[in-house]
Amino acid sequence: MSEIITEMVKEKINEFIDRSKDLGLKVTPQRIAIYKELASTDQHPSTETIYKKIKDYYPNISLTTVYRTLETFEKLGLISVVNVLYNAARYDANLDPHNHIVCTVCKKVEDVYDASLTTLDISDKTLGEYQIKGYSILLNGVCKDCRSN
Amino acid sequence: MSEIITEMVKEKINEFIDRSKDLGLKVTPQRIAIYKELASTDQHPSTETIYKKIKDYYPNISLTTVYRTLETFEKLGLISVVNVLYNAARYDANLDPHNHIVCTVCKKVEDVYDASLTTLDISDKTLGEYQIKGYSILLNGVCKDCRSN
DNA sequence: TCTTTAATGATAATGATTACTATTTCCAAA
DNA sequence: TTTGGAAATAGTAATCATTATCATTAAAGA
Repeated sequence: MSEIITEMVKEKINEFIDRSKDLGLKVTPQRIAIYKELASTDQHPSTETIYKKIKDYYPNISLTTVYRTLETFEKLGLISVVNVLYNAARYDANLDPHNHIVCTVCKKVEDVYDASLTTLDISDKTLGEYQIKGYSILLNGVCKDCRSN
Repeated sequence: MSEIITEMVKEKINEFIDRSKDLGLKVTPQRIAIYKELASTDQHPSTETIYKKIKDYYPNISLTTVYRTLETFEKLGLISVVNVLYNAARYDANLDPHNHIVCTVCKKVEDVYDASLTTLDISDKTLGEYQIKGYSILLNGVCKDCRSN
């Protein structure tokens, strides 16, 4: 189950350490482990998944720490969240072609009608081995209300 | 708090009833209420939000019913989920410009590198009153593994 | 080494969702 | 119309993801 730490990952970890120092973040073994696990995979893991991997060689790390740390990293731009709207399912009865814009602060979602964004053609190469059903574009920014507060 | 039910919404509800019958779904007052609430808003509400609205005039509706019903509607294509990956936060240490493809069955997420999708330019009109930070495209389909099972 | 401040671990609390089951209701067929 | 049975609902318990709290520990600069 142990992974090969490639040169590329080592390099990313070093960059991470440098950036942490610049940002005034303390460099702890937990943080290094968490970053390392995330930098070593392209699986876009959940918090739980990262926690379980680290547990193998760092058995007394706390799940809370992993949650807290990933959130910290994300806020500082050291990593990113794949799914900004992970909190609760959000539904839409509007089946017309359209996209969405989400406010990263209040999580409000608004419709975006822009024909140039609903008619992209996706190359077969891009799809790989997937049988495509569609795509959705999620713009993100800060809404007027959240900027004025 | 009561909403004006526009002609358009009435029409959508009628279509919904017809499609339900076609699909062999029983048409219950709960289902009509749930569909109506969703068709009456562009706020992309959560299950809880829909539940609370209906409670005002249908006090003994069950939250469970709202959860179950939205899921049913979604599976049959009567409505859609804005955020397919609503289950748990998923992280990425890869900050290079790229997009993602998600398998709608197993929720696996893979990277998509396609320059034509990372260099879209979004018109100011599209952004409305948002201060844009970026966008992400989520392709969706069924992966090879899930197709063969 | 010392100090102080941020980070961690353990646990409890909360929030979202799903599982379970007895009861009810839709609706097709008599 | 009534009725039988499958499907849907309500209510509750259980589970899963996440956040809050707080006492203890450890990083890193003086």
